[in-house]
Amino acid sequence: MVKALRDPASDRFGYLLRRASTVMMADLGRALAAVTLRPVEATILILVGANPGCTQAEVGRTLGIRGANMVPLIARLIARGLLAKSRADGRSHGLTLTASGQVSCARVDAIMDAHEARFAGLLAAYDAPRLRDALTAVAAHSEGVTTSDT
Amino acid sequence: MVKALRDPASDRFGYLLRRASTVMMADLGRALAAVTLRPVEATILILVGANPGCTQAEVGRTLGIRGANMVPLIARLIARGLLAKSRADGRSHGLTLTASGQVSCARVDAIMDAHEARFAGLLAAYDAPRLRDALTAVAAHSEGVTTSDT
DNA sequence: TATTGTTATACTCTATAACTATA
DNA sequence: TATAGTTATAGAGTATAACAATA
Repeated sequence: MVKALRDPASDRFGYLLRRASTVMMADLGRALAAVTLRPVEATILILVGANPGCTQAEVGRTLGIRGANMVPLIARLIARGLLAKSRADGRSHGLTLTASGQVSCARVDAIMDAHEARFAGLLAAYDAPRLRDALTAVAAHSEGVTTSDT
Repeated sequence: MVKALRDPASDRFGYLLRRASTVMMADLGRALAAVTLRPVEATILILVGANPGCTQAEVGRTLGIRGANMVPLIARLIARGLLAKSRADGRSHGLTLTASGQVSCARVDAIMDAHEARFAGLLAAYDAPRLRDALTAVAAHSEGVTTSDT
């Protein structure tokens, strides 16, 4: 028999955000297993696809990933033949999707559409557009609240 | 000069959830540094405070933390004198807050209130109760979507 | 046979520090 | 001096496998 505890944290907005995020990321992770990509890798493909020639530093800034952590991420996508680097600047490289990368990118896009659709039903009852606005506001609040970063 | 990339992921609900969650968890983490506790540890204190005598397996199930990962978590809180174990079952132990743990728990509660208040302004414009309901629905959706767990 | 608690382990994610080359 | 890319490394968080004691 499983006893259910009283959970005061379930009233907390931050806690709910984290739990909801975990559930959706887990679902996306399972869906992306079909193309052997993790959520971060899939997001990078989408981003490079939408911004051909962008640098890996730009990708990192957009997704909130440090330069040091971008290195193995990009290296792996290049090793798998999905991404290509071309000298841009002497110190920076322009990133583009390979032909194979474009195929993967299209598949990722379809997988993400299906993923979002699985949750759309839940959100329809709660004014999805306003929900999106609220989350965007919270996500954008980082600068205002952050004290450690420079 | 910083170039801004077009970010198709910013339209995705799951992506927004993850970013918003990261922002709030970072803020909570900074706030909890005042009591030298991480968000997980603080949540465990709150949970044990609300459910005196509960077992560590029950805490783990409630918070979605595996038994193997609960061990060092609980051990650390006991080592710091915030939590106490008392034999309950022969194989399970009842968890309770120590006097010191109760003090920390009260401080954690105040810190979390202030943390939520910092974001309340953003959420007030978006019907906070409905937002809470929507996130609860998504978080509770885990069973319906999950295929790997048993 | 199932559950609690535990040990050991491994992988991912994220973070800092320090370095090279270039602007 | 600042930025791009890199290397090495360390700390969380989370996952599995396997085990002992108990129900």
